[in-house]
Amino acid sequence: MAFVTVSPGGGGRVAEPAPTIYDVAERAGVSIATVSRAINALSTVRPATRDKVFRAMDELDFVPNSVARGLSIGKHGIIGLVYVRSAHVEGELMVEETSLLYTDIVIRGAEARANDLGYSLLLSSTGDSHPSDISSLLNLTGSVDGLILLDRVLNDDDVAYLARRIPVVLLAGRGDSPSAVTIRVDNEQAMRGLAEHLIVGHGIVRLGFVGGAEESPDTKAREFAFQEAIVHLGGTLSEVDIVRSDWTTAGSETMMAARLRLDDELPQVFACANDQMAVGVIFALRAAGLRVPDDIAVTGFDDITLTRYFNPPLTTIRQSGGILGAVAVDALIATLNGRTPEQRTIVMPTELVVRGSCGCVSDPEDALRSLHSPARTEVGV
Amino acid sequence: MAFVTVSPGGGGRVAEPAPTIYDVAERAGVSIATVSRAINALSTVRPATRDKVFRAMDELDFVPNSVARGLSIGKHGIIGLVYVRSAHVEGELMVEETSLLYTDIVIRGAEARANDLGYSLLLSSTGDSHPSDISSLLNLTGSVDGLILLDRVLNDDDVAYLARRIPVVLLAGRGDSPSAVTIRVDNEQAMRGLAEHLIVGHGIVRLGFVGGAEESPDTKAREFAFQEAIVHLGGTLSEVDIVRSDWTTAGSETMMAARLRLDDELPQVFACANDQMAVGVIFALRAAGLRVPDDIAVTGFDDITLTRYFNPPLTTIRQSGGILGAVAVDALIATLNGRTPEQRTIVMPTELVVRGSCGCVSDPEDALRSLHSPARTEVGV
DNA sequence: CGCTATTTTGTAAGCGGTTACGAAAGCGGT
DNA sequence: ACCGCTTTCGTAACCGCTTACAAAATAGCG
Repeated sequence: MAFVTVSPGGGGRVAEPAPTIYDVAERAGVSIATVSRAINALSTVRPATRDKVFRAMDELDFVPNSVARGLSIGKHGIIGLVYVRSAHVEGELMVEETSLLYTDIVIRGAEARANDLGYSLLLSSTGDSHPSDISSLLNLTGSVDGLILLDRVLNDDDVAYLARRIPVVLLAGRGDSPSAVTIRVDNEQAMRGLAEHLIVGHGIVRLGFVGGAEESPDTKAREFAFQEAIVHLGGTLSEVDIVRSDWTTAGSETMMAARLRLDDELPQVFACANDQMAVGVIFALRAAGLRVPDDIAVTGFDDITLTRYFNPPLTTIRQSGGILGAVAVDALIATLNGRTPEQRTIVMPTELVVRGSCGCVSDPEDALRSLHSPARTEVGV
Repeated sequence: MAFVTVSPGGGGRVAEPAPTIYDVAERAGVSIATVSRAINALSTVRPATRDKVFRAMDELDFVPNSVARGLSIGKHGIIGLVYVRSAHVEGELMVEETSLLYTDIVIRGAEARANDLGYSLLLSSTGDSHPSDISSLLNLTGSVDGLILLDRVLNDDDVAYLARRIPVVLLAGRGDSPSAVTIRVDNEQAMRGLAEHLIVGHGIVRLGFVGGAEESPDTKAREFAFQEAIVHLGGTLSEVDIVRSDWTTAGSETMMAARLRLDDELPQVFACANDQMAVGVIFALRAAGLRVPDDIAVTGFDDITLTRYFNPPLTTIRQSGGILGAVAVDALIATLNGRTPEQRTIVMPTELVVRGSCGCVSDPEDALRSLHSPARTEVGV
């Protein structure tokens, strides 16, 4: 990275040392204990001295050092959020994934909520290559009050180990972890509803599925639930129609192209485990001369904003990543405050939103209209 | 938020107190100073005692407390990234923006780079409502080694004030801040190149512009540069064709609809300050019965992955948010190490990528093909 | 005004590390 | 075995703040 060239030597203005509580105490003519009490409005401080302290404080532009405070009281007001950053192969080399993903929404939601509650979010990512690097997580235990683990960051044993050290909340995990509270979305309800819509509503019998990163609990859960619902409803999902991708548009486009090269008969629909992949799938299908949804339907998952504007508008399953993140923060902070969440695993609802890509709304005019009227939704059984 | 119901009372397993350096010292039969030295491989420690220490360490599952270490040496290995989270008005009420935005890419790039360099990223957002809340930022100074400020977080004076306390890097700022290093993208080159392509290449004479959040330096810079390039090339950009939106698809759709209600003649193109807005604009245009690009062209900015797959594929300006974030981290860390970046403001290049929405590639087959061959690009003058 | 009961404030010991300084141990050479 | 030098290790102070405990100041009351 040659963008930042630096000149050595300690040029530049040195940051002047921040005033400490000692400076304030001296200037106000009181002891540091009194200053501390004044700041925290804890013990009673006589109004007169409190004023002296405050005056000294803003004469010095004093701002208390939160780390020192954290060390002393054992709380830092910081919660850590750990995710795995995916990379995908492009040509010869690994390329860090740079497209916008659902993870980002979750992070944003978590951050906003944490912020509102007076906490900060410390981000930490694990490379795709070495997922279970627990030692690096242990390093965080000193600086954060609790940890939110996204998706498949750690295996059960490691989670258990970690949870003995520090409160942990699992996000989008497999669910039902014995050692930590889990927040996840209702993949079962979602896929069941979707399968029903496709099989009962559209009369489709042969279905396909496109999954995200293979180790992801969400991928597994969605595939499994879909499969189950399908057999229950009398449809089929054959192995050749289960395509495994990596959550990205480019990835699923490639994978779908590979699937198309096989000469097995195609299913009537491909349900994708997220919206970005659905887009890639649609493109691969089109490139092969198929029309969506006329020849084959495609559905997504997440309901990210942009795919609503797609052509055809994407039929998908809405979940709110922002809320998911916020709830995780809530659960974690509740735990920090000694109140344990009542359920060990919290399941967030989803909502099927039917648009054009499954064949429901084929008229473009309609599609346009459906954007502005409340989405036509069906809640799973 | 009723999702997390908690039961009071201190149930749940209490996290066992983490072992400290004292525990290790005792178990190894040495002093804490020796343990510390062994850990940091600083002063020479005799191999035999080093082994004793290490053995004690992993018998106890000891992991050094980074906060205590930070307090002692005055470095924390954490850099703060501050952004403003936008909200937009929807019906009656403010709604937290939940669509994926360029900011997310920047954050992810910064985090990845920081992580690679052994740092963590502390996220902190400022509500849209009170942008310049410097006191909350000052609170961070104790816990982070440096700060990256995104976009329009602070005004010049506050930045100067903050920079006296702690190293600061500005991202996508106005540029040329006297008090901090600035990393920004070359909006001038980008808009100049775009204007040239539209005016010279397409023979367009009447142009329009759709901006993001009004206070954003990026919005201002892009509008100004576009304007300037246009007059220089003999085109026109009238006030009525400058639409001010909020970076979001929904927002720009609304704003464009409002513009369409005016009966002023429309320009031949709307250049948007980001891709998401371009999508909204295209929809508003279509809803009014106009065809894009045949009746009117639309272009974006950023080149986010998804709009490549749009119909028509979006002509846009590529910039890499990930690299931007990474460079900011590099610059900040360089500063922390006493090496000052040579330039006070680092300008990242952009690249015009021509696709269908400006009318260059109208054949859908071509569009498809252009996805897979290297994008046809033009670098601005 | 003197004496206790109550507030308000100061002193000092942590929180978990790092590090300057000096003491102890190890070394080679006689 | 002893000396002087180097290496290794321990003692204690410090980073900036909180807080238990005790001392000082104030208030209340006869």
